[in-house]
Amino acid sequence: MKNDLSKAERTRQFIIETTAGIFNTKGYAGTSLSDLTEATGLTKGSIYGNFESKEEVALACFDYNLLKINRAVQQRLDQETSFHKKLLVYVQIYHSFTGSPFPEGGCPILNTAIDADDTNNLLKDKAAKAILAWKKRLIDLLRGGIAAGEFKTDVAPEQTALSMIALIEGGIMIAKVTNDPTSLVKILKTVELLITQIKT
Amino acid sequence: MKNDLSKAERTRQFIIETTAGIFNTKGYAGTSLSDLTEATGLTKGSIYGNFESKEEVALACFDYNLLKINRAVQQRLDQETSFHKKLLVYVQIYHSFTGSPFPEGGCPILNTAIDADDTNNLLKDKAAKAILAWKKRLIDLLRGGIAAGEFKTDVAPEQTALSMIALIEGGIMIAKVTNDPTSLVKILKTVELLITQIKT
DNA sequence: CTACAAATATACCAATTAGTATTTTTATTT
DNA sequence: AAATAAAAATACTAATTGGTATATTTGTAG
Repeated sequence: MKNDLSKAERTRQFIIETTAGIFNTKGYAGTSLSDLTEATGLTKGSIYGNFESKEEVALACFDYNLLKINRAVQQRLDQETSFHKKLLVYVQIYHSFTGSPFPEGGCPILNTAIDADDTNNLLKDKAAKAILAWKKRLIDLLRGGIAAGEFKTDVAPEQTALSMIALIEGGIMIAKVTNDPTSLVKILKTVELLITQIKT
Repeated sequence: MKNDLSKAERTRQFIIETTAGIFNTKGYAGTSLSDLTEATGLTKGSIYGNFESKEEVALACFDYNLLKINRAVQQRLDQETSFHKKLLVYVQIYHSFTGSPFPEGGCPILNTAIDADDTNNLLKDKAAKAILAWKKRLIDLLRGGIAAGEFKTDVAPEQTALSMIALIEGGIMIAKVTNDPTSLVKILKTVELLITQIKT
């Protein structure tokens, strides 16, 4: 049963995996240590043996949630060759925000951004960096597409990238709070429109 | 010093006005009774004499926050005559989400939607109703504009309305978490584009 | 101005919070 | 298998949580 990871590293990972959805659902303030002990079956002693504080668990959980999504996106991006189709990957991935690769509670970037923006600076920073990295990836695809002659030269990459993110995240918020997934589908149609409009 | 409102009604209003920003900033779980007593200078006895529970205060605060925004929007809408310009009012109002008519913490619909969607059903319902009412107002304007010949007949009112809301709320989220108001400005340009594109 | 009611404050409650020091159990190495 | 190191459980803080019963103050009507 030898594993590469030490017992502590495995427990640490186990805690992250089993509580990532709780933080994403209930928020940082709304998640208590007893939520963590209940979900993991571990005691406070064990959790504090592997993490310095509740905050450190929350930060690790965000990283974990984000990584899962980014990996799924990257994998889908690698399958597409044209810049146009690569952009459409985002429409497809976010078509459903429940289930893999999303944790319980929906998009962790959105949840953390709202949950932490006036409360926890470390979490806020992580959410901000995730948004900026996403924006950068989109801008690179847009610039690539322009350079490749796929997209018009008068495209405003930053505005387009930001608008895509806003539509997707706003759409998730609307669909979730109104309990109506078709709202998101309609909003993603607008993202598609945006992408189609810039084609040469 | 006779006032139309009874002492209790005035105190109730005072509590709502002075704590509406706190709930909007820290969220429902993140706001404690001591936050309320500190901010108001009142004691728990006084607060619980005017409200049944912390939840009731939070619900009243949401109503208060929403009403202020809706009143400001309505006032601006009444000043415009064309459907096109009425739609643009939303772009103008949300150009800055800090300061009047917005409470501390930004847009209460967005904050409550994310904060409460897995935690507090009454708050979630209020946020959902706010979104749906907003959507309806936009759809009515779009349909009105189509009927008046201002907008093309092939416009999809629901998709357009939902996309406008998603862009605005997503834009607020991005601008706030990345601490960059220009992001919202760029995203609102896309809202303008959407509105311009449907003109006849 | 007095009496009464309404509003607010005080003093408390049990439960829960994040966190820690210590002991016990479990892995790992020799 | 024994010794040791690492991990986890136990038992405990002190502070804070939302909420309440009771006392006191304040407003108001006669």
